[in-house]
Amino acid sequence: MTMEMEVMHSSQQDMNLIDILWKQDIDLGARREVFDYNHRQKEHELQRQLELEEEKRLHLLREQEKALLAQLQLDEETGEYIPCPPPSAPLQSAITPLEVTQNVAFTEDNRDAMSFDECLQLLAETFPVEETENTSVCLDTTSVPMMSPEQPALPLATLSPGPLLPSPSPPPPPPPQPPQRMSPDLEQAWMELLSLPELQQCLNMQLEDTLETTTYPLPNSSESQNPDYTFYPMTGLTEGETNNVNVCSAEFMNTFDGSVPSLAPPDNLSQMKTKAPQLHTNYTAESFCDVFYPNAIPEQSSGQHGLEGNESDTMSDIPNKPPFTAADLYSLSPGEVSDIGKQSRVAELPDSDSGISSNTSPNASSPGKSVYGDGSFFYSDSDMDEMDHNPGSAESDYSEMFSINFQPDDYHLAASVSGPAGQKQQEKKPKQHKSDLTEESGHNDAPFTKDKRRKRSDVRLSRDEQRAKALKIPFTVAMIINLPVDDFNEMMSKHQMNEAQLALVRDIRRRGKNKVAAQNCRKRKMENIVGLEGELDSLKEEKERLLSEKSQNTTNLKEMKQQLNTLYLEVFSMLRDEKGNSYSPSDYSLQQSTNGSIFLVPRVKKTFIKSIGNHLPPV
DNA sequence: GCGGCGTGTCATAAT
DNA sequence: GTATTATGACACGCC
Repeated sequence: MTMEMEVMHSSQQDMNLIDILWKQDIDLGARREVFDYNHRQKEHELQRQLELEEEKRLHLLREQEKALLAQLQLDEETGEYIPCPPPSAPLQSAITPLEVTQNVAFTEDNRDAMSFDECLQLLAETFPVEETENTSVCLDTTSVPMMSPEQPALPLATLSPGPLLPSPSPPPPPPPQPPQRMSPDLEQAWMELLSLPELQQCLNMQLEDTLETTTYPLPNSSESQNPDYTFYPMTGLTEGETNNVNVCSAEFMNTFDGSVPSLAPPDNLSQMKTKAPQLHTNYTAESFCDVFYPNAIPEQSSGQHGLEGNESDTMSDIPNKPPFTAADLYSLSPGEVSDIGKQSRVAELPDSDSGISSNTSPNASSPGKSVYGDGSFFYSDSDMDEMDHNPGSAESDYSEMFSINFQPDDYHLAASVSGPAGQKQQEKKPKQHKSDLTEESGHNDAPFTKDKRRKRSDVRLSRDEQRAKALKIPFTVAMIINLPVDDFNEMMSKHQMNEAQLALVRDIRRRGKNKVAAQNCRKRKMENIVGLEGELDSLKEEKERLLSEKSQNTTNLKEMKQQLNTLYLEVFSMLRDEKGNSYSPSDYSLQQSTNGSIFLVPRVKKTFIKSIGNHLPPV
């Protein structure tokens, strides 16, 4: 009792002090509740209660995912998990569910899904303090249809606990909003989120986990039509490992570009803008994913845990992540929203439930390219090379695919520098994203900016990088290209690589060097052009100068001739013969001999006089 | 739709 | 003979 009294006494003193402080701060906008311990305690209890409920939901979803996984069977040939098909189910049957999913995502769930504001309000009520800030951002992401298969977790558990399985439950897409609503502030918020080093690491890890293969499934194979899982083999995944974060981040990265712009309510932009730095500091990748995909981790842990060795996931895995379909991804890609037909086609060829980024969506001026590239995405490296050697066939598509699936701008920096330096550069990636996306968002009416060209170059470079990652080349592309031949050979000798890897490394080095050579060549060509233009100008100037000099010389020559003629006549007029008569200029002329002597020569007798010239009298 | 421009890539010759 | 470099030509994307 004594202690309680002391506590109460001290609490009373605290409250008095708080009152004083509050009165001092009231003009600063501080509410009285801020200093109210009881109020905060209630909030804390409410928060804990809600957290417990959330955990229960997560547990339930884990169970659902396990049940879903149980319906999958491992394809020993491809190492992929595919849904247990009905005995007579044709290949196309594997595609159909995705289409259904896509349709559902665009129709039915739109009606039942929480609106963005509702979600935001719910989260704001649920997590009144810091979580509210973070989850508000999360809601932004979860409300994005392109987000990830885990997105529907929250609304799935809270709003539509009905038929969850086996039919894939599409995400509860928020009401489609025009891309114009995307603002630079929102992009900045996303950039802040993306600046999380853990996310960058996740992005790298997803690439490092790609399966080492020399051949890819056939492009038309439905099992391999999910290019995303070609590079998400989930090798060595164990439950709870960072690959959960990996997948999460990858999908997050993919959703970032395209999905966000169209969904961010302007109302929340300011909030996101101000909260983003907090996210940056408070959230690790795991917690980040936990918040963004409440049931994502369990799903990835249990659902894809068994996908070890899969070099490409299959359509069958799509139902595992029903809310996240390629159609969803494309649905919000700027400029592609209206092209539902192509989206459907993409859904048939699941581009990637993690790979498509809006970064390339606007860049993918030709969505058909992406669709077309789906096939090439699964070509073996040799096939890729063949395509490379067949310009116009599938090369560009192939590169486009890589650009779609692998944030080339980011990875370019990551791969160009290895080690901690590379990590540092990775941390800078969001800035590049930010600038790019800011520019893109700032030019919604003109989605194509000059950065696109730079992006294309990044895409191309990224292609080799991705191929290197796909074949698990233990070097960075920058190293492969830039190392001196001796160091390069030494490096190669230190690693045992198969033929495909060696060929790829050689090709990468050749292409990289040739690219630099081409750039230098063009640079030299331009310099030559500039130099020649300068030389042309100087030659023109010299020509003008010479013409002027010629004109001046001509004038001078005329003057000299005039003077000479005058002098000639003057001298001639002074000449007299023996009789004192003057010589006529028409009959005589003055000529100078080689020894300087001047002779008077009769014009008519010129030839004759020449013969007797020496006998003529000197003048 | 067409043309210009920038870029990557390939083929080939030169080094 | 091989690797590298230089360059013309082509394809592609973007404007």
